[in-house]
Amino acid sequence: MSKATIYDVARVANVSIKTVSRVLNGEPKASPETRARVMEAARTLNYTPSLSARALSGSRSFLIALVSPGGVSDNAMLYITELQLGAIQACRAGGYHLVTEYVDLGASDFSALTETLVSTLRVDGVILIPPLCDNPQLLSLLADRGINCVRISPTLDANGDDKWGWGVDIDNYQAAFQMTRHLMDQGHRDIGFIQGHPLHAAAAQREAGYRDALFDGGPIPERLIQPGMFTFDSALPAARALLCQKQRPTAIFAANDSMAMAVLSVAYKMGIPVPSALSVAGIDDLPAASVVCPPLTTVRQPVVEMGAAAARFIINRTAGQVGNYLKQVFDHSLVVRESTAPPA
Amino acid sequence: MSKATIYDVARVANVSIKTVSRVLNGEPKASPETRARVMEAARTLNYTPSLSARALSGSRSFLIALVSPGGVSDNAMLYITELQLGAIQACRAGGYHLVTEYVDLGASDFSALTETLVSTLRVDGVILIPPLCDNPQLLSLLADRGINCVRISPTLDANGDDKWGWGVDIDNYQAAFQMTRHLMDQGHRDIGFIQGHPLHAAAAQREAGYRDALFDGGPIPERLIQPGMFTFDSALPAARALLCQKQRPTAIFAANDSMAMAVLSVAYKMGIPVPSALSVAGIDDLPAASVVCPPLTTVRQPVVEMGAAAARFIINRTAGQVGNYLKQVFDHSLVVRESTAPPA
DNA sequence: GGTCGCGATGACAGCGCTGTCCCCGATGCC
DNA sequence: GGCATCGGGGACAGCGCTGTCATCGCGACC
Repeated sequence: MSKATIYDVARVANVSIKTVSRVLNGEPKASPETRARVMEAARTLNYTPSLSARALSGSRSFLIALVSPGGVSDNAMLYITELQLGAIQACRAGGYHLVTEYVDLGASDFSALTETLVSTLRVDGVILIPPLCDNPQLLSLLADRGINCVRISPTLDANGDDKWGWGVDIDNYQAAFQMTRHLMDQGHRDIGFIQGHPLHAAAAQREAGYRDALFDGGPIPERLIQPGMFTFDSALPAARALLCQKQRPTAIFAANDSMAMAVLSVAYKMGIPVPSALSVAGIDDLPAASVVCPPLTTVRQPVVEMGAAAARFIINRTAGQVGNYLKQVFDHSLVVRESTAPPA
Repeated sequence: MSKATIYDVARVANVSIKTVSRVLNGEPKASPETRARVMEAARTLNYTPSLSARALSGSRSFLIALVSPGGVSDNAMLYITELQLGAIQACRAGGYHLVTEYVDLGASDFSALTETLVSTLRVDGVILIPPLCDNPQLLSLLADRGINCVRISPTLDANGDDKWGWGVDIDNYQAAFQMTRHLMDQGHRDIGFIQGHPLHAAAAQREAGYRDALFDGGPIPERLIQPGMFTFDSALPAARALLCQKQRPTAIFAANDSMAMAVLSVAYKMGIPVPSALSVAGIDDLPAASVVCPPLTTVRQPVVEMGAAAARFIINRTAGQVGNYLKQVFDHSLVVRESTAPPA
């Protein structure tokens, strides 16, 4: 049992190795009895097919690559872990395996990465995490080699198409809209907003949701809107700008949790109590969101499920299902914690 | 250039494929000129060897598995991301690749995992993250199959040996000792302690460091020491117990950051200002540690470097270097932030 | 001068699977 | 009855490498 091969299974089941292969791959041509015999033999022998052999002779490698951006030391990127968890689960269910690679955004050695993915690993697909999933250079290299790409929270082109692959996301517009309305329902009218990274599609969508909820298309007091980059540090000045105004907003909605935490931090330093004098909200539901003081009201994304869907897409696609190129939108949910309350 | 094989390289360099193989693997027998010719050919062809083929015919798979515990939704486990980053870097440098797997601790399907690792993937080594790295069942399954294991922050046996593989860690005793002394240097004498998970070796070592620093082996007021499990939630009651005492400690040192954040949270709810009325310290320097209010004084572990060392160990070992079985201890550093200050 | 030793290289046989092609017997249909 | 069809299953050739062993010069050594 140290290392059973397909030959062993074939011998025990008294069939040819090709038949074993067929049964194990769920190919049609095999009678139920033969199938049962083979399965039984495989089970008693504790047989597990060799990935390398399968990859070498077949057209699938049973490998999916998860490519994360390197050099991103921000807290926010930690949702990679959850994404990965979901992807691993889906891989396991499909007999696949997840290999993680990463690229330094600075040293854009994309062609080496691509070569590795295509020639060395021969992966069946790639899951791209922002901001990698919006890098046209990488995307086109991958597309040239005919690799299935799944983009997490991707930027789509003008008409909403995703010509680079398939994507998973939440409805960022709705998420922001609902959060803003939540704040308004509590009685807030003076709601500040901290923007996300200008190149990230989600940032614009979230801002649009905020604007539409609060102003319903009407004119906007721009003093309420401050720039940010999705990182904690980038939101510090924005929070200060908002909180030092003579007419201070009663609530601040940051385009993500990292920045909302920055608001919390600035308010703390300025001696502004949250939520009694200031409500704070974010989006993402980072692990840290429930742990800061006070716990952050935010929007949860089903990140694990999104990771799983990404992997499943690749698996199904490689197995023959030729899904169309589009995007799957997942449900989000408002998580109301203690950082928001009606204004005094 | 869509997919150059070793045959192409051999043809261009005008040598046999075996020679190409030798050069690319850095084997000794090849003249400098031949070597140069082959390298040149490989470069112009953009050749990358096929992992599957190498694994199938050779004895190495160039794959390292990182096995994380599933079902661990705690914040603290996020340092997996950093560990992984380091491991990936080391893998890349050595031509290896990292595949991530995970196990549910509940459904201990360790034999299936092992079978996958050994037969399907044929990995050259496995990196185990706590608490997996202390699971004797998994450890012995892996050992039976002769797999190289590297354990992160492992529990060693009585005489300090690691019979299950190699390990990387920091000096937990010293880390806790130094942190306690830091608090004492600030004038604290009444320092509470929240223990870590009783089955985790690091927990005991940290407690010992604390005890020795504070009491120097003398008798200990047990009211100062409260149980915890390394998780945020587990530390909530401990923090309350500590802070509700009539003679409240002026500082609380939690055995890790997640629990220190719980202390912060309880203090916040009780209206105890940190650090003016209470100093709080932890260990780990989680990404969130610098972002909570106030930023947490803690001990940083070189996690990325530890992950890299783990991967390197496996790579070197597979390449023939037969290092002994022991543990590599990394330097930690005190990170003093705003959660600690002299008592009022 | 013969031959041993050694560095440099090639021939060749797989590794454990999958893809392709082929065979065999049982039906179905005219 | 003759022939196309179809389900079930085997033979065989690789996939792209590495291990093993053989080969070939060419100085060294007796």
